[in-house]
Amino acid sequence: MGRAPCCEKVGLKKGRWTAEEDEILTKYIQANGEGSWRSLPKNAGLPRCGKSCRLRWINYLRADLKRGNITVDEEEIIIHLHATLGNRWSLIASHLPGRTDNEIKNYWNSHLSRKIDSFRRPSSQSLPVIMEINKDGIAKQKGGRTSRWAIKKNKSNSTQKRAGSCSNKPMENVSVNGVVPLPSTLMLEKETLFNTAIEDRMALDPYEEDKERMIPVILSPRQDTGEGMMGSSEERESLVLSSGEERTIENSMHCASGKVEKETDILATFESIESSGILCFDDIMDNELLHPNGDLTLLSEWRENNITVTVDEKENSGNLSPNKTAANNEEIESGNSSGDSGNWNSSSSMTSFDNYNLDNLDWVWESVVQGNELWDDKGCMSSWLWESDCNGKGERHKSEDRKDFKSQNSTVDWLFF
DNA sequence: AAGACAGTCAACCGCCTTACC
DNA sequence: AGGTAAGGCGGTTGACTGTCT
Repeated sequence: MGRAPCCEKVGLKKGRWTAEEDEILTKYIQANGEGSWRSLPKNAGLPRCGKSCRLRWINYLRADLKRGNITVDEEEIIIHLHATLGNRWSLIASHLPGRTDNEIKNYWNSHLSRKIDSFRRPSSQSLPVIMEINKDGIAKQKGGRTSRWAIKKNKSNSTQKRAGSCSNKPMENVSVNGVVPLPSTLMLEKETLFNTAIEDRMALDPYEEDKERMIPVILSPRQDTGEGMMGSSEERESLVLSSGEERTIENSMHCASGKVEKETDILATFESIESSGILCFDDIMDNELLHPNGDLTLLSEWRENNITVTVDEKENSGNLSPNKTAANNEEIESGNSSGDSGNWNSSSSMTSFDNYNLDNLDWVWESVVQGNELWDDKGCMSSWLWESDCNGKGERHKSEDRKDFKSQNSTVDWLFF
């Protein structure tokens, strides 16, 4: 038993709006104002559903709509807001005056998600790419059409500059076709992002010593048991590392499911685990932080307490692991790393929550990337975001491998936030 | 030249929330 | 408090159309 339809569907016109309909709707709203969408079609003499009228007005006819292409600045904002808010398009749109949620949603799905996915996936993990290499060694796009904004751009006299944005054309070295779209839902997105991140991390690390430091990380207990974080002795089961070393979970992973899982699935490097605690992926995505003493801290509280996420470039291997800030280094060194309300930080090389005012989303983007320019001087997303196995000239330099690895992981870290 | 392919985006659909009675 | 209407939101669809073979 579903909801009653918003209006009588019989005899109503569907599909594209004509100029005449637009004019009728515009004139009616100008005369009578917005609202009463259900009665509007009847009053205005439009054979349309009220919802359709509302949508047409909001997304297309409103006078305060910003015409023209999404600018580079707007694109940055969208990327960042989406990283924080997910697919809450209306919320994102509210930070972009003149832009509609539909517009942003479409832009994301057709432009940005591909970008994000492209640099999220290492070249070695790319899905089949429907790109062909011509005789000159240049990748050719198999099909597709020029975007409408590109057409509009040519047609219009808009003075709005899209300074060098490459959002509408395939990026160099990036697969355009054959890229899996982002999942629709947040949960799926989380899952895919995480799985991909793990795959990336495993695939990217070229160093055996790093592999040897890998140990399992176990999923949050809240998923299956709903119980609190582990802490009781019976929950502290031991596990055997790849290296043969045995560790108790309490010494390694604090987001355990209460049971030791197979030494598979989720990996983190040992360095991060030897620090005072670990951020569970699930916890991060649920806006909670897991303290080593087993306490969960809501991200909101965490912000309120002015807790800082700082950069640990030295130790950074791209892990989502909390280290202490400099203020708490002494405690770490002295082994007193639990039971306090000290600061947490991510060992991401680029995540600095100092620079995020999550309440009003006042981003300081430059600080987010910290030395890694996200946009190059042409307005294109910089290659470090997606290039992992070559220097951009088709060569691979051993000395740059680790840097590439870090960059990839940094990107993954950024995506998590 | 025609058909296939693939990207874009306007519009629709259904669910959820809020307001009102 | 409960029911209904209206608005809002996010996911999905499909028409349109450029490019390629």
